[in-house]
Amino acid sequence: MGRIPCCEKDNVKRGQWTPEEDNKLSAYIAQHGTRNWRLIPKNAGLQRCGKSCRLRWTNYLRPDLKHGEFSESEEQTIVKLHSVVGNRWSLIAAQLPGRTDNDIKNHWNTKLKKKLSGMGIDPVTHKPFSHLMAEIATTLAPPQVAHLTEAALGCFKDEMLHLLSKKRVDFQFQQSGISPPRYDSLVHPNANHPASTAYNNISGKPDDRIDETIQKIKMSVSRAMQQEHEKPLIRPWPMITSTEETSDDGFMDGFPGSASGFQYGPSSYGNEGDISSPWNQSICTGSNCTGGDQQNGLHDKGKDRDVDMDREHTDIGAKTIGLKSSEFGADCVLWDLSNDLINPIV
DNA sequence: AATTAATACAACCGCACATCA
DNA sequence: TTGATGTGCGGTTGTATTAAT
Repeated sequence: MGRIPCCEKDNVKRGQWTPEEDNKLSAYIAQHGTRNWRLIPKNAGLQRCGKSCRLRWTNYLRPDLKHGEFSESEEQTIVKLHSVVGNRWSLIAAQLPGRTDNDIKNHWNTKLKKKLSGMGIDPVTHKPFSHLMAEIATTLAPPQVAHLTEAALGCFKDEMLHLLSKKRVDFQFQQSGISPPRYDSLVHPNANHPASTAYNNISGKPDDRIDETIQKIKMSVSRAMQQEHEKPLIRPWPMITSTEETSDDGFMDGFPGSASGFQYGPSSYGNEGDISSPWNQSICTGSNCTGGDQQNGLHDKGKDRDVDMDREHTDIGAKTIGLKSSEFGADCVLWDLSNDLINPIV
């Protein structure tokens, strides 16, 4: 059985709305309001599905909508709320007057997700990629870890390739003090062969370097796992920071986003200090969020800032994302990233 | 200048829930 | 209580525009 369709699909127009259609719909709604969307297209003289009319009105024609660029404060609001409620766009939209859920969803998918990834932060969990890797390494049994790590590294490799294609990055040259090659020569080592890219070149320097870095990551993860297994299983959920300067107020000053007004740090997100369950921190939605301020929909961003500042690891010339906790017994450097790699894509 | 790839935005789809007779 | 209908919502797809080659 199932419900009857909202309209005769064959007799309705689809696709982009014309200005004439917009005018008809706006004029009709101005006069009669928005009751009974099924009747509106018929009465307004539109060959459209009622649902399509409703969407056009709510997402575009409504007079109280903003249509311009998102401001930085709006972006911050979106990211903060997303870290709390996840993909519940209507909830987020409710906090941003003049913006629709569709607007916000599109903006998130096209801009903000990439912005966060470019900062080395997982847009789903709002945690540094390093943190997720540490969780994988310390939560599961080795066979599971191996598979998950492989999968995660595959994703991370894609991210690195993406970043490499956007920016000049050179791991080896950085260390040896030789200036890195230009981006275009990196991507197109042989100018006579435009199809030749970092992804398929045979001399393959960039590709090799990526693989080498991937290998380093694998080694570090397995080292972390090994150290973890030598000790009784305690779940430390160590705080991982970007090395540079977690400042007194808890923000990671080193995160480039803070300079651009796009602040992203432990204190601005979730309960970073709540170490009881990493998944409560990671996937913090309205339904499973355990944050103290869940009732009003937001966490207390100010508390739990006094994380162990000792859990830092500094490396020369590159930003080191690592962890140092008494439970691990040693510094576990998960990986080294050049500063470029965790900078936002400009 | 032509072609291709990437991006941004609008619109659609299907499911779930709310409302009402 | 139940079924029909309306609406809200999130995910996905389509398309126009822009950038890169």
